[in-house]
Amino acid sequence: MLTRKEKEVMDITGKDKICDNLCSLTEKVESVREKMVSSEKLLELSELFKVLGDHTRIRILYALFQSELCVCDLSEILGMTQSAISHQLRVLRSAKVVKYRREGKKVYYNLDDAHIFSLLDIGMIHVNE
Amino acid sequence: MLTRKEKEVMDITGKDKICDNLCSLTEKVESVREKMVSSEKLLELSELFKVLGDHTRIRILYALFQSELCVCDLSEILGMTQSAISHQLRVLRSAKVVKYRREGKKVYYNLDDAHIFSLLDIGMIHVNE
DNA sequence: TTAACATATGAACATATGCTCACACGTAAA
DNA sequence: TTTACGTGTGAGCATATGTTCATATGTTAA
Repeated sequence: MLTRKEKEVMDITGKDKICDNLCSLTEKVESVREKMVSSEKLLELSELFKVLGDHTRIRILYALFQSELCVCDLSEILGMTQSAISHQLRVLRSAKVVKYRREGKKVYYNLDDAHIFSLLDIGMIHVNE
Repeated sequence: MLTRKEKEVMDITGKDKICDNLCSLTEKVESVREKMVSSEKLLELSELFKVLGDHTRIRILYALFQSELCVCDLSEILGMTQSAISHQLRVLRSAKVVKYRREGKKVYYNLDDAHIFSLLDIGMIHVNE
């Protein structure tokens, strides 16, 4: 895409391309464009990673990786207020990253499925290199 | 962790715990706390996911999944300015998610390693359910 | 060297995000 | 029903983030 200034320059010079390789390699660019997953799907994917991309939420998930826990436990383990934890659990719930069950006054949380485990594992491997 | 108000209440009432289960299940909480990965490692992990957690960057990565591309190609494929793409590529470079090579005036980008492919794959599976 | 091209980057701006505070909601025991 | 407990949530604030604009840097050809 062109900036406003670039467009003005192109209007003046009469050029119709951004950079030289677009002439010879339009096929390559077109090929990639065709094989691109829909922007909506990629938006969903980025939303998933965005949910995982927070220190507090990752710590919550790693704690839940060890054991089912209630909000109060998580508050104690992470050393954060119940409110802060609860707000983040809401984000994790909305993204279907955790599931929960009520037992009396308490609400116990778990990781939602095996994919979450895999993502955490592979991510950790990458980080540890 | 306790809010300021909760602490005041506890000072007045003489309580020393947040919620009842902390008495009987301190072992559980302690066990999870011990097995928690270091907060620094989890911070690194969250930084990685944060980098993946943006629509523009995910689209860049999916384009690079198809083929090695220069900044100009990416600009054309995503329909965004060269500047915006370049700024995001810097983020991806810093996080070691992409690598690059210069060829004349152009700089070609690639995904850094197989882990990135795996993360994108598994994430996509989760999203598609 | 000069000109043109491809890319990188700093500043500024608007928007998004995470935590705190205060309080509402839901449950169970008195 | 009233009370206490555990959890959920809206508003407000400070900080973080993504894009644009203008310009700098690096490379090649004339």
